[in-house]
Order: sequence, then C-alpha cells, then structure tokens
Amino acid sequence: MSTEPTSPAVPGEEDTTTTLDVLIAERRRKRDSLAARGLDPYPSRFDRSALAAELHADHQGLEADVHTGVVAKVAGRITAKRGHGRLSFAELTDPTGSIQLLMQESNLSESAQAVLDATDLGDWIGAEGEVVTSRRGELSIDVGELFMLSKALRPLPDKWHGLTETDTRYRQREVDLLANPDSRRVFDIRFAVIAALRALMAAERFVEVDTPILQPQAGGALARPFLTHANALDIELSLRIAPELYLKRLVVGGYERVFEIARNFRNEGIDTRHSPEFTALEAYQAFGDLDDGMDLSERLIVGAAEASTGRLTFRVGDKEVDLTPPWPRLHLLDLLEAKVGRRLHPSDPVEDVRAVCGKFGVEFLPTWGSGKLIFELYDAVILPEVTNPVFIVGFPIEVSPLARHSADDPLMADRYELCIDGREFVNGYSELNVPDEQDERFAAMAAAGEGDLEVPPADAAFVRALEFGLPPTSGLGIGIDRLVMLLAEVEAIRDVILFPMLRPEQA
RNA sequence: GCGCCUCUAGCUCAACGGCAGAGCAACGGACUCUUAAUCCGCAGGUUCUGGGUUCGAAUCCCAGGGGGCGCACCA
Repeated sequence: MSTEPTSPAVPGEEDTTTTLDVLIAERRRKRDSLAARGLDPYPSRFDRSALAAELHADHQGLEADVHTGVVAKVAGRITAKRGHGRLSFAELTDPTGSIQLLMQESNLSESAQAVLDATDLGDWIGAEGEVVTSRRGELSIDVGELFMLSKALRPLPDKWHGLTETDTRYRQREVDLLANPDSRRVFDIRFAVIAALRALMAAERFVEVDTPILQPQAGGALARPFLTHANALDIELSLRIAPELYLKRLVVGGYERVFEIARNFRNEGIDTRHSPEFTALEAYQAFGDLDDGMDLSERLIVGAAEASTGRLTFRVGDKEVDLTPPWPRLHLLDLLEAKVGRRLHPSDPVEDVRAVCGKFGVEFLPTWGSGKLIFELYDAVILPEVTNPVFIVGFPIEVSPLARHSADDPLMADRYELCIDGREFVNGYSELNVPDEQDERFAAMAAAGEGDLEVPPADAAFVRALEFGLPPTSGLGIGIDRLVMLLAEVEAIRDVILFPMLRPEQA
C-alpha cells in the first residue's frame, strides 16, 4: 500500500494526473491484490443458479431473520455497498432486479474476504450462500463464497442520480444502460416490439427476407442517399433509402407475403424525430388492397403494444393516446373540406389551391402541382390535430408515384397513412402494378424534379420486373423507431436508438 | 443551414465580477442488520479550448469545439 504519485514531481514538468487516473489506479491496485493471492480477477466462467427476480418470487412473504436452508449462486454487478465493520451489505443487480448480499466476516471463506476487500461499485461479482432474510426482513444471500467475475476499472456514475449528460449517454450507451434503469426499460420495449412484430408476421404467414442495403440506385422513396464505393467493381453505390422496390420484385418472384425489418439510411436532417438511420417494417401481401393493409397495420401495432407494454393507452407530452381498435378510416379530401371550407381536388387549377395554401400560411414552391399542394395542406392543417389513431385515406397521385390510382379517380391513389399524435406511423397503399404506367410516372417525376437531389432516376430493373407481372398487392411500411417512442413514452428518437449518429469524439 | 440554451471534481450539482464549494464515489479510521446506512478524518480542479475587457474572470465580450432544443427539409 503506497501513496499515489499525485504531487508534481519536478517543477516545470507537467502533472497530468487527474482524479479519474487516481480512481482507476486504486481499482487496478485492488485487482492486482487479488491476482497476488492467486485469485483470477477475470475468470472464464461462473455457474449462476438463480436470478434476483426468481429469488424474490420463490421466497415471498418470509418473516425477518429466517434461514431457508436453500443455497443459491447469484451473479451481477455490485450497485451498492454498506459496510458495518465485520458485517457488510451489498446490492447485486442482474437483468431481473437486485438481491442483497449479507456478508458476515465469520461466514466468509478466506478468498471471499479477499474478494470483498477488493470489491468496488460496478464490479461483476458472483456470490454463493444461503437464502435468508435479514433482521429487517430483506431477502438476502448469506454469503459464504464470493468471486470476482470481472473487475471494473472505471468508476460508475452516481448511484442515485445516474448519468444525465445526454452527450455521454449517447456516446457511452453501455454506461447509460448500466446506470439508468429507465434507459434499459426503453430498449427492453424496443426489442420486445421487434420480437412481437416478427412473431405476428410469422403467424400471418409472411416470410421474412433480406434485400440489399448497398444498391446501385437507391429507390422506393424520395430522399438523399448516402454514397459509397465498391472497390471490386469500381462503382458508386448508395445505401438504401427503402426496401420497397426489391420487396415487390420478390412478390413478382412468387413470395406472395414478404416482409423485411429494414434499416434505412437517409442523408438528411437530424432532429428529435429524424435519425439518418432508422428502422422500418415493410410488408407486401399479394391479392390484398388498402383495406387489407389497414387491417394488418392495426393488428400489428395493437399486438406489438400489448406484447411490449401490456397496455393500449400512452402518455405523449400532456396528452393521452388510446390505441384501442378499431381505428376510424377517413378520406383525406373530406377532412380537408371540413377544415378549409371547400372541396379540393388535384384537378383544381393550381392557382386556386395556392390561394387556399396562402390562407392557411402554407408555403410552397412554384413547381408544385395541385396534388402536392393538397398534400402540404394535409401536413399543415390535418396531421397536427390528430391524437388517437386514424387512417387517412386517399392521397394525390402526384405525391404517390408507386401507388395504384383509385378506380374512380385517376388523380388520386389508393393510399393511406396511419396518424397518431400528429405523426405518420404507417404509410401503405395498393401497389401500382402496371409497368407502362410505372415507367411513365418515373419519367414524369424525373422531368418535374430535374436538379432535385431527392428525385431518383427511373429504375429500369424494377419496371422490367413489373413486366413479368406483379399481382394485385397491398404494401405498407411502419416506422419502428416512432412506434417505440410512442410505446415507451419518450420524446426523442435518439432515446430509442442504442448508438445514435453523433459527431466523432475528439481524440 | 439559421436562432436560442448549455459545458465547473469520476458522477450529480452550487458559486453568476472578489479565496472554486457540497453530496455521492474514492482514500484512512469506528461499527454484526443496513438498504440513498451513520459517524470521524483526509484528499480530489486545464471551471470545454483560445483570445479580449478588468486591479481581479468559472462569471462579462469575441472566436472556435461538443451537446441539447426550436425553425427549415424529411419518415
């Protein structure tokens, strides 16, 4: 035991030892003290016999000071220590909860005592002993053997306040997860949602597939892609912005029900609701139309909510959202008529629709047609009013280049969006399966959006696939991150993404 | 991209023009029933970085960096 060299050695020589260095050195010293006794501070394995939650469940309602005669081996991180001389308490936390370790010097083996002396908050510890209750009635392990499973060299954040600095929480998510139970709760919901969606889709006889992320031409949405380069082929590639076109090619190929839980990449703004990489479930169902798609959306979201949280009502800000089905299905043009006081239609002269936009403070570009303007009006005056889920049905063809036009209206598409709390959660439609029409729409888009970085060139391979015949198909996409935000009741998309994109740390 | 806010000990936060402090964690000590244990003692700082104003700057000003929020684009 020696004093740490914390004082400057030579005048003029820079002393860069920080508090953190001293804390780490202290933990290294304890680790080395174990090694010196022949105790491996990083052993290869440990046999756990019980989880904290199991112990609490199996020994409910015991009196104080009870000896059960049951021996258990537990493992986890030390999250609190309370020493009393020759008696110590510690809290050991595993993924299911915490269990108290009761350590009496008289009961501890010699090696257990050495491990106890070398234990800091944050260490991975294994403990073996009888399940008892303390004199105050707390369920505990009366420890006989104690094992260092992995020595933590860095100190943990404050046990009471946790880690609050958002920067650190995102950059060192592992620390956030081990220090902040609420962060763990959010991600538990996320992965329960994804597992539930997979199970629900399997039950609906959808096949899960995976399609290229590196694509010669990103399509299926309007967005600026990330670009990269393939050395072997010496070609430019894009990261996908949506899996849509490949999935429909699989339906052409005979996969009548397919889905992909797809990471998509869009090289655009980052804010509370947008992340450059985000996750969407896209599903395509042959012989279905938009009503089948809305039915499926409803089953998936209700099922995922129940499986991950057991609830159907959620707080969002100061509002409550109720997901209890069935959800209303309302036509976009009807809603707009009620809101703006006149019936609008994509066939209206563009000056008329612009006038309505002006009246409601909706800004627009001169290149936009009546259909796009109607969509913008919807975004500005309909969406923000929505709280509980509502399917909004019928969108202008002008903003739906991959959707089938309505049977009775060539300027409107059989497309719907599911809106909750002012946001779009699902976008779905009856797929356009007429190859010539698709080709024309690509060409029209390219012409209208010349110079626009978001408009992709026509996808010839996709059109060729349509020429082999795409059956009538219902397609939909669900934003997983937003769904998790709703179910976990958090405000920022970065709180539901484990390692969100940030500027790299300075060296 | 533009605007506003923020950065102090390992963590959580004070000090807001006048000696940089507290709690937790650490370190030394007391304690066999605590559970945010308690008590005594001790230590811990490039106040994000660089300039400037001032007798004096963590504090005010300028520039830069990280992060957050809002607006715009987008899902």
